Amino acid sequence: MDSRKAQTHRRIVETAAELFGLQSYQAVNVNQICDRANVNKATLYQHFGSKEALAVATIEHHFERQKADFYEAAMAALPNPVDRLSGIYQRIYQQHLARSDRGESCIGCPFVNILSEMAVGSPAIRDAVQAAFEGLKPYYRLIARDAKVIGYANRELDGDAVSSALIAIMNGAMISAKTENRPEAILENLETAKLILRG
Amino acid sequence: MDSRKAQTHRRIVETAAELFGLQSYQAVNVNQICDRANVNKATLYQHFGSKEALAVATIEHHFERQKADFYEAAMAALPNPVDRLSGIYQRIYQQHLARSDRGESCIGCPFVNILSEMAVGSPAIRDAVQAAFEGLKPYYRLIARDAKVIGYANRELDGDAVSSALIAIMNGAMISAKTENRPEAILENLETAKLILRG
Amino acid sequence: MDSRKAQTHRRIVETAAELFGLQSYQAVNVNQICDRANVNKATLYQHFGSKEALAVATIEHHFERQKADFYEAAMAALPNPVDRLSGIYQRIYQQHLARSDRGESCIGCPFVNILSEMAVGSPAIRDAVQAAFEGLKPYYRLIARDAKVIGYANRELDGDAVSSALIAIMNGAMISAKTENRPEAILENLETAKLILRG
Amino acid sequence: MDSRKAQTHRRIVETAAELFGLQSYQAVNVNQICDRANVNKATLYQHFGSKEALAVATIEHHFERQKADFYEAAMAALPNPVDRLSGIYQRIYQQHLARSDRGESCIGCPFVNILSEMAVGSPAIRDAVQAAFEGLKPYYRLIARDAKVIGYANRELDGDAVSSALIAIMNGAMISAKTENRPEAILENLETAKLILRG
DNA sequence: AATGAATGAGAGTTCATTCAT
DNA sequence: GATGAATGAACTCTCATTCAT
Repeated sequence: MDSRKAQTHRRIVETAAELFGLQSYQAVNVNQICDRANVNKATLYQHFGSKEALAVATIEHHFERQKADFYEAAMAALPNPVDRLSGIYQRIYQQHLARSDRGESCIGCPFVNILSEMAVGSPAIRDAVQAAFEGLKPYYRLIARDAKVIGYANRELDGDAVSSALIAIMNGAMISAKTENRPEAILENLETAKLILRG
Repeated sequence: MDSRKAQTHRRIVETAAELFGLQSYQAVNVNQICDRANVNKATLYQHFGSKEALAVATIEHHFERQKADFYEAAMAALPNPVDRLSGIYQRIYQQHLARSDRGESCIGCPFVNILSEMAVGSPAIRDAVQAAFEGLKPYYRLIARDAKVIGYANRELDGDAVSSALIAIMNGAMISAKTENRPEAILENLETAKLILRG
Repeated sequence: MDSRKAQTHRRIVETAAELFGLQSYQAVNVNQICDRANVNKATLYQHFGSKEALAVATIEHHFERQKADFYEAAMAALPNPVDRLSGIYQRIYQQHLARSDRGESCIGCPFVNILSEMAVGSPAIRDAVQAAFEGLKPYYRLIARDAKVIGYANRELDGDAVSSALIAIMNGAMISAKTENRPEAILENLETAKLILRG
Repeated sequence: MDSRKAQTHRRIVETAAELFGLQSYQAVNVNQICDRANVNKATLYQHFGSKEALAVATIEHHFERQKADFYEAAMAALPNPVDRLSGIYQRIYQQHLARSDRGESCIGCPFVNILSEMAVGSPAIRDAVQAAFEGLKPYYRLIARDAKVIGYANRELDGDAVSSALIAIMNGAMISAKTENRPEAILENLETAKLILRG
């Protein structure tokens, strides 16, 4: 059961995550977050200390959400590794599609967005994004292992290399979708992901 | 022969391109650009009208530079399409390595950086990045065609799909390099690019 | 009892009203107002949102002051309508005279000043001035009614027409005073005001 | 016959006069004037030395135009002094009406506008306006003299006082028209002018 | 604990004016 | 002599952050 303090904390993080996604870290100001989250500015600063720290919290929040909504969900739905890979792409695509249907433009990957913007200026943010990607790799590593087991992969795969490559192509896919403002671009890169998996 | 005006113009664009790369669009202010380029702020605004317009000019500048230094250079150096693909990756890697040796951290792709930061807020910037990617695709399309000719590709390739996929993996590679602050990550994704080429 | 916020608010409005009067709306910058009022610029903008909004507030401030110091005071001092009209002119003249004695030049009517400068560019300012003039007309209307009652006016007067005419001649008087840098010009136009009242 | 230089001079003054009227002295910038008048900025500065000097020239220009188009025209049209007074008001009203029909808002009197805005900051501008008003008074003085001659005025009029009063009510009329964005307000104050004339 | 009010520093942009060719 | 290019100073407004209650 959430305490009132924890609720406020969550509300701030969720609001910030949403706003950073809709625009960008630097384009969103602390007032907007406070207004939308219905918290006083000083309260926000008591919870997070700085805007940068809040950004780190949003990265962790996105990580937890992506893990649950995309990765765990896809793993739980089907046993076949290729289906699982496909399931991850489908779920991310569906989320982008829903936003697109609401008239919003394609915002891409929250990790890539804040990394591109802030990595050089803020090591803390870079580290948080790196940790998030590391935290997603185990799913790809599992998929790679199973791809060999069922004979989809032609040869023994290097788990590190494959999971890194799959993270890369997923990020590339999100960039394409954002560039062209076209969620379908995500799905189109599933083919490359499968090539990687086949080895 | 460059007129004085053209020289000033170039100096502003090059300085802005460099600074936006070292930090980010929003983190760099117009004063910094003026100081470094040795131009008066009003002069900058007579040349570009707005910071956003200057950003668009830097995107076009990066495009011209990348085309010449990476793509045209790689195409001119060797005839084999796989070597050419490899040449592109090598050249981009070398540039990142040089910066790394100078103690700078890995800044990734200028197109991806500004796109991630500004695509939603500035359609003009998004369009400029999209145009840049489109302008690079012909090189990949040519490589794909030749890959079939020499028998590297297993089957007839869809030029559009392949070039899009190769742009995606290049962007993903740059993201990885930036995330891990490790230029080598670029080269590691050349393997995926080759998989795409093989089909 | 004024809260601290209300005090700050008042200090800003009074300072701005004074400075706008001494120079003009556009000639005074927000920094000058802040310096003189001893307020931070961000504080000013939290209170008023824009320089234009502050200008509107100064117009309302002048209205309240004029109502109290000139119109209510003149009405309270004497019952005879002609004396009251005269009292209004006298009070306004005295104020200008005091400034003149302090070596300041004749600044005219704050409503006319900002209207002349900003009416076309800022409907909000024009509306505020119009409202101020409307708010002063009831005094003239009352004077006109009583002028008939005591037999000063030759005939039944149209309250709207007379009050409008009295506003016009007062404004004309202020223009003359400012043009010639001579407060006496205000008093000289009292004669015309009386003609209007006589009908 | 106008030399090319004199033509340029005229074009600049007329353009500036128009733009200052449409907005205000400070709201119009030198670039706008140059663009609209099709002259180079340095050329403008060779002709006038400063924006303020140009403003003085526009005041003189307005004076010449008003004298010819309103005052001389009204005097030439009819011999009766009351008709002449009426003719002046009618002509000014018609000009405002024409602008109103073109969808422009009521800009008031150019002398009053720039005086209200700049009198305190620029003695040169104040002097130019004062001179303009002085230059118009002879017409009113003539009308006042004739009003006595034909028996319209009840008594011998003080030419100075009457002409000053007529200038004042004309200015007051223009202020009303601008405040209410209603050209008719000009005509409504003709009644007061007649009262002044009757004495 | 919570908040309304305040703040120093700095953002992008524009100005009237002058230089250099 | 005419003009395209440049400039220093100043503009309104906003930021992340902290104080005082």
